Amino acid sequence: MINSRIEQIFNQIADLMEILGQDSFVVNHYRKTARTIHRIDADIEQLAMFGQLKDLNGLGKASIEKIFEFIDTGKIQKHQDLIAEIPFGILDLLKVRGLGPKSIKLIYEKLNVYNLMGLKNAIADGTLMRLPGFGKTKAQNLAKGIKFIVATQGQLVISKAIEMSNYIADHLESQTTIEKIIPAGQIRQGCDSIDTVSIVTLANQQDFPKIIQAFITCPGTREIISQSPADVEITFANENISSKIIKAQLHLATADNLANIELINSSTPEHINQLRQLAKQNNIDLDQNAQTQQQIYQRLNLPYIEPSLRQGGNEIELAQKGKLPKVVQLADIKGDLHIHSPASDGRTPIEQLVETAIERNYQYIAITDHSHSSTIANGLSAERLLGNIEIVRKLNQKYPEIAILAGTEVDIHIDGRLDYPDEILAQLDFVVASVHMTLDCKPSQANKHLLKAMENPYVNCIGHPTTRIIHARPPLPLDIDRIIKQAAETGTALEINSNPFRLDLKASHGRLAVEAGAMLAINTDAHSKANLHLMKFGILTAQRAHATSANIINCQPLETLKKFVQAKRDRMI
DNA sequence: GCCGTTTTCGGCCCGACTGTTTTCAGTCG
Repeated sequence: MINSRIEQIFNQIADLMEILGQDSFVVNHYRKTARTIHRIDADIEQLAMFGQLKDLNGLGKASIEKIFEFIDTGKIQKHQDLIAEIPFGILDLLKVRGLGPKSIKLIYEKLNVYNLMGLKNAIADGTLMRLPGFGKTKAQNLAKGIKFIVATQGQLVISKAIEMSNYIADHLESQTTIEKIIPAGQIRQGCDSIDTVSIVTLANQQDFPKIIQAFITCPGTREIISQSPADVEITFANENISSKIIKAQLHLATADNLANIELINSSTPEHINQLRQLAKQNNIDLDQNAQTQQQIYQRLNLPYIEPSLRQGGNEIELAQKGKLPKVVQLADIKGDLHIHSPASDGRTPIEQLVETAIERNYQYIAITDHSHSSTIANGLSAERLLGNIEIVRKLNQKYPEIAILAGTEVDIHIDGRLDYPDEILAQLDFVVASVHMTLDCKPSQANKHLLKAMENPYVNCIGHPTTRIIHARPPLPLDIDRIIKQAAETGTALEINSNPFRLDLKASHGRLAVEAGAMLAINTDAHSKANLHLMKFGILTAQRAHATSANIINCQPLETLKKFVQAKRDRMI
């Protein structure tokens, strides 16, 4: 779906026009159009094909033309023209947290600051603070923002990395004869942040030069970092997937050495080093060709270790002791406990969400719309929530094959108070509680409100506990051990949010939770039926956390889930 | 740039909250 890219371009047109001081009503219009596109549940390309774009309120002739222009050419000329009109570094400034178009216009015009380096200097020499609206605190926050961006340069979230990988794979397939293309590396390991896209191909040796040629001439290739007869590394970018430049590797295998090449390129170097040491101790040649990866582990007297576990930690030691966890699989998931409907900011009608869940063989789902403090997400008042509970109860009669649970994603206020009174929460089947506001707070405060929320007998799960957005927003400064302890003691699940931009809890925190005996929930936080399929990313994170299905509340049958909810109420009321 | 007409151009602006600054930019989903 190209929806999100078009939405992004319209927003960027608005930002750039604002920086250039153009008509604010037109600027506003582009933002409004971006929001309209955001709310579309269908593939915008399909709508365009069937002439249905004009039916959307707010999309006029000029916007529709631009959408068609993008479908035809992959870009929008007005957007290109605006980018050409300003220094390129301005686009980086737009990514700095706490810095918007108005401020950028000001620092560009008054200080001639047009990139991250310029801003950094203006902060350091104090000139920034002489501008109206810029104090010491703001300067410090901006400095932090710059640091964060620099630290995450050249890194993609896994879904974007997969798009890059698929793009390159499609190109290779169209240009050459390849038997098999296998995404490897950090994607295969399920990392949440990826700096190198790694592809393994199976082909005949005589086709290698042609495949390498196709790889290094793939549209988007920037530079060749290294090249040998069977391995190439390049830098690569594709503006329509991400504005970032990343590394991409190609590893060519024949049928003889495929398993070995796959293994080496789907593990951390630390894991491979540990395997090499073990091989050396036992006088085994790790690089001797094998039929399968299983066979390589077998030679070392080890059970098969999945790529998601090959992190270079203690997985080999666990494997030797026969204590390798039987990590959770997608098929173990019995339901999704964090889903938004159009009652708040979801895009897919409840019935279609239910039908998609049935297609996924789920036994239950929870409809968890925002509470009223999330005004921008059209959060539900207590009255509207009660109405929605009724709707959900009735829907259960229509769909006897699945249990539709009435829930909420209730906001946690800065003092730990929840957005609904207990009498309302008591009527729900499942309650997710999440922080959405006051994200820049002190460590003591961040901990306190989560700890207090977990004390509430009706709160069953903490949604996206650290609130991080990968590469865009740092996590809350939590004492994660204390949070996990509280979760275990109160019978509250901690969410692994499957959205690839969140993956929150992250794997290392998830592993701490598993070790402490806290329950996890792998949810999608879906805002559309398509989002229900993000579950696979949460699964990868849970695998990296060494979680088994026993650690995951939504891998349990409905009766166990109900007992989990009831047990907390019995204990704490 | 779109809407809704006074059918040729005027009016439009997600909204509550925060933090920094002293009136408004940035943030949240």
